Amino acid sequence: MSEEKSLNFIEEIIENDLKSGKYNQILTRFPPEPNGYLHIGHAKSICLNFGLAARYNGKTNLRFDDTNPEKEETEYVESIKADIKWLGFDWAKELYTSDYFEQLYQFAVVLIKKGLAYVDDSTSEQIAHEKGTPTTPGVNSPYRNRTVEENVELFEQMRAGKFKDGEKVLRAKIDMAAPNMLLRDPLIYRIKHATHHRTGDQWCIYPMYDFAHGQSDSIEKITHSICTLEFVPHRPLYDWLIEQLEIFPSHQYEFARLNMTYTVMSKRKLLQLVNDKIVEGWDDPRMPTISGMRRRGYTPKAIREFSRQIGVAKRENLIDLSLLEFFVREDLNETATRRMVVFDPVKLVITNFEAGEVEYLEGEDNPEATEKTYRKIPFTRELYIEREDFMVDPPKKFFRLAPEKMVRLKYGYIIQCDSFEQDDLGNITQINCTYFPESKSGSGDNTLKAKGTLHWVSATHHVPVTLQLYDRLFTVEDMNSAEGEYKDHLNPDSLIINSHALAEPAILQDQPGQAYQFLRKGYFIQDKHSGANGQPLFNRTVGLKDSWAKESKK
RNA sequence: UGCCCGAUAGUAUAAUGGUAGUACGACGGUUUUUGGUGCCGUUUGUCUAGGUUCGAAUCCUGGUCGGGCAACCA
Repeated sequence: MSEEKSLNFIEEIIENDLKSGKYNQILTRFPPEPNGYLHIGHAKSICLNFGLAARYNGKTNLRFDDTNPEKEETEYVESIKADIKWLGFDWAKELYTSDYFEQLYQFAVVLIKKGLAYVDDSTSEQIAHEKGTPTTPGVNSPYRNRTVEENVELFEQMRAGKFKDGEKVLRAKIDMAAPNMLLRDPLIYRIKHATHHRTGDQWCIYPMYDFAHGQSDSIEKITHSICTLEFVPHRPLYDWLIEQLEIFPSHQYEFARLNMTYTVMSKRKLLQLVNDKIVEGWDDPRMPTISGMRRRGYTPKAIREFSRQIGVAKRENLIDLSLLEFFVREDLNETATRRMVVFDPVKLVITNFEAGEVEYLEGEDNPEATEKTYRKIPFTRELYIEREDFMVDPPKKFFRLAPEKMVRLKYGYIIQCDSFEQDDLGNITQINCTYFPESKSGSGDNTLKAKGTLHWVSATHHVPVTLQLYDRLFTVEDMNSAEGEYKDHLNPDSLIINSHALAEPAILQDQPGQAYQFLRKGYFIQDKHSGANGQPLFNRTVGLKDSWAKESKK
C-alpha cells in the first residue's frame, strides 16, 4: 500500500535510527501536567506517541509532569488515566516526575559542583530586568560568581527550608548574552512552600520544567521525546543539560499542535469556561475535552482515525471541525442502533386503519450490520410525524407529505394525504391519510411508489424524551486570532433543549451507553443526567448530513 | 529590528532532483424503504524573485508572509 510508504517526519527519524542501529527499540512518553483535563489536542499527541511505539514495536510511558504543586491535583491524574485508556492505549509504566525529585536534586548539585549553576538572591523583577529582551543582551547577576562551596551550601539550605518563597533561586550558568533567551542563565529550581499532591511537604524546592523534563526523559531512557513547537527554543537547553550532566542522551522532536475551528484548545481557556459556568463542567459535551467528547458520543475509533488523517508536521494548522465529525459519522454509521424519534410532533390519522388496533412492524436495528437484528414497532390509527415533513403548498423538490401526495412510513405502509386541519393561526393540527395495506414493507409489492420515507411514532405507544441538541461553542472559526474576549464569540445556540420529542418504545429496552441513530435526524447517546420530568435524556453527537437543508436554501 | 520555526487546492497532508497524489469540503451523477450510507465523476495547489541542473515543490541566495522566544508555568 502506498499509505505505508508515506511517513511523517518523526517516523522517518525513527526508521533511520532503527536502521542505523542507534536504537534497538524505541521508547516514547506521554507527559501531561495534571492540572486540567485532556483535550483533542492531547489526543493527537497520545495517538502519536502510543501509535509510534505500536508501529515500531516499542513502548510508551505515561509520565505526569508534576513539578508545580500549586496547580496540580489528583483528580486530574485520575481523569487523564481514564481518558487514555478510553482512547484505547496502554502505557508501559505509570511514572511521575515527582518520583525523581531526589535524583533531580542530585543532578543540580552536580551542576553546581561543575561551576555551572549558582544560587541567585535577586528578586524576580531584577532577574527579568537583567535578562534583557529578544533584541538586547542580558547582563550578569551580581550573584553569578559565588564560589562552588557557597552555592552548595546555599542550595542545601534552600532544600532545608531556610528561605521563604522567592527569596532565592538556582540558575544554570550559561550565557547572559545568548541570542536564545532560554540560555540566559535559566532558572532551574525555585522555592515553594506548598503541599505537593504526591510528595506532600517533603520538599519546598521544586525543579523548573527545563530541569525536570529532559532529565526525566533521560532517567527513563526515552529515545524520542516528542513535544509541541513552542518547545523548539528549549531544545538547546535540553541538550546542554544532558551533555553537562553526562546522562542518557534522549532527543527532543517537535510537531505542530492541533488547532480546530470554532473552539479553544488551551487548558487555561477551557478552565475559564468551566469556572465561569459557561459550560456544565470539563465533560460538558460542547467541550473539546476527551471526557466531553465521550459524553457527546464521539468514539475512540473516530478520534484515532481523525488523528491519523490530520497527520504530523511542523506548520501551524487549523483543522475543520467537520473533519472530526466525518470520522464520527463514519464510525457511528456502522455501529449505531437505529430508532425513530419525532422531534416536533404533528398528529397524523390513518382513517382506514381500525381504532384500537395495534400492528407490530419489524424494524432493522442497523441496515449496515452484517448480522441483522430487529425490534418491534407499534403501528396504530393515530401517529405522530415530524411537523417539517408536511407542507400545504410544497416546492417542486419536496419529497415529503403534502395534500394528495404519497409517502412511505418507514418500516410500514405507503400513505396518501387526503386532508388536513388547521387552527386559527394556520398551524397544522392534524393530517388525515389513507394507507395502502398491500404496500407493507417487505411484502414485495411495488405497484405503488413513494419518493420519500418518513419516520414516525404511534400516538398511543411512545416514550416522551428530552433531547440536548449541541452545536459548536463559538461562532468564530479561528479563535486564536479572534478579537476581544472569548465571551464575545460564544454561540448562543450551542445547546438547544427539546423536551417535547417522542421516541418509539424500544428505546426503553436498550442498554445504557448505546450509540443511536435517530432516523433522518442524527446520532445520539443517552446522557448521565435525566431530562424534563425525569424523561430519558439524549445528547446529539452529530447530525446526519442533510442535503435537503442545502437544497431548500437555494 | 536579535535568534528560532514554517510556507503545496477551501482545510489538512504526501511526493526525499524525474507524471504534483490522497483525505475532508464543494459541485454533478447514480443507488436507496433514512434527502443517511454506498458507488462514480468534476473542480481547485507548489508564497515570490533569481540561481544550480537535461530536469526543482524538493538544492542555493535574496525577499515576502505567518508563528514562537523577554513566567520563580508546562
